[in-house]
Amino acid sequence: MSPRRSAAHAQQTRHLIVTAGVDLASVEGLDAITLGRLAEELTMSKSGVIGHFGSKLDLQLAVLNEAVRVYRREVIVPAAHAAPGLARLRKLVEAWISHLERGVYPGGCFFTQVTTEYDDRPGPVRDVARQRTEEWRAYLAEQISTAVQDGDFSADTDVDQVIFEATGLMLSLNHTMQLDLDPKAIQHARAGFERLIAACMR
Amino acid sequence: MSPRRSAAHAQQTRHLIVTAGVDLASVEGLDAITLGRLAEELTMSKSGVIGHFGSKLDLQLAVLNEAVRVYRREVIVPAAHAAPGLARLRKLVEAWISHLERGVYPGGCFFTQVTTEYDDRPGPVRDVARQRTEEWRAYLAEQISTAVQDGDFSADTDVDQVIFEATGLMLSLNHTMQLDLDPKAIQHARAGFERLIAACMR
DNA sequence: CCTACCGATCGGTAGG
DNA sequence: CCTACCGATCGGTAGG
Repeated sequence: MSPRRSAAHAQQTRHLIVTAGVDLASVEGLDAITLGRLAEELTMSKSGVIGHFGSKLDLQLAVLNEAVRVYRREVIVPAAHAAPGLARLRKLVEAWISHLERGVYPGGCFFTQVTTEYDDRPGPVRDVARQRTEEWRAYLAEQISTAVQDGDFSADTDVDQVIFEATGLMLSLNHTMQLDLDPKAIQHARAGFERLIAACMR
Repeated sequence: MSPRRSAAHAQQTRHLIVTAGVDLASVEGLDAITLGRLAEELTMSKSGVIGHFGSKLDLQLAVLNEAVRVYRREVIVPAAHAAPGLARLRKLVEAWISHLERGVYPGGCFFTQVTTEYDDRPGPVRDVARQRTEEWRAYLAEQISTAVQDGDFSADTDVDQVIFEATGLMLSLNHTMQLDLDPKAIQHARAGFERLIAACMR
């Protein structure tokens, strides 16, 4: 039980808490995270949970940051080997659809859940969620702009329009899957992206 | 203070509670509705609030039903005078965009908020929200099918694909407005619908 | 990491 | 519609 091992163990415990928080928040929202529920799930005390963070807000922010880390690993990284521009855009779309299909977050798209929950609640959670969303949009914009520069997309492509519609296809897929509204949702999403990309190419 | 007047007054109070609940739920979700908050806002006692409903669940369902009534008044009715088919579809889209612009619900699209909140929580709230969503989709499907029968839309129009993409445009508009991501969101939504409808016409 | 505890708030009830 | 109350749970702290 050297100090080094204790510190490592503490960090491991912290990671267990944060990971459980991501799963819980993706299903019921960041507000549904309570010290008591996490403590019970991890068979530890409430003070053992909160001790790693200081306050519930800091716990919520740690959960949000962990969700971002998962998103990078599951959506950004798998597409990173593709060349910037149209190729990477296609890979990002596929990785995004795949992360929903694979149930990376048990409650569907984590950021839809949290941004919908906090879009009208000013504070650090809203600020961070909004900032991460902007970064994702900027990353998509980069790929689209590069596709225009490469001549893959038409020179008069409206980048913001493409982002708006692509976001809609992602939101609709999550919404339709979460509510079990249409078993063909995945096909509709793919068809929508194909049409959107095809429209940019001519 | 005849019984008749008392009953009318009670109904009026009940309506005040439910209306306050719709506003609160559109912003913070149906779960954020608490007897204490509504009681304080309406300067009455908690028991005075719950007395009209019996349980919090019944209050939540009453709030959800009132939100549906508002939706009918603000989106369905304004488009009902248009002929079924393409004309009514256009009016529904305009009325939907308009209800967001006018801030009919202070927290944006009420049903996005509640379906996102409850899509993973089995129970009456999820069931009712899902059922109302299905009804809305069926109503859209009617207009699209009629447009096909009228010859306004191509015979090979995929009705479910159109609903999927139209839902995406609505979700994206709400999302983008709620997070102040792009001041041109309304234009993007209109352009998206124009493109979607144009694609069905040829 | 724990136990033991704090004040606040939750949904709901009793009795009027 | 009210006051007065119930047990449960909330976030958080003290002290170890």
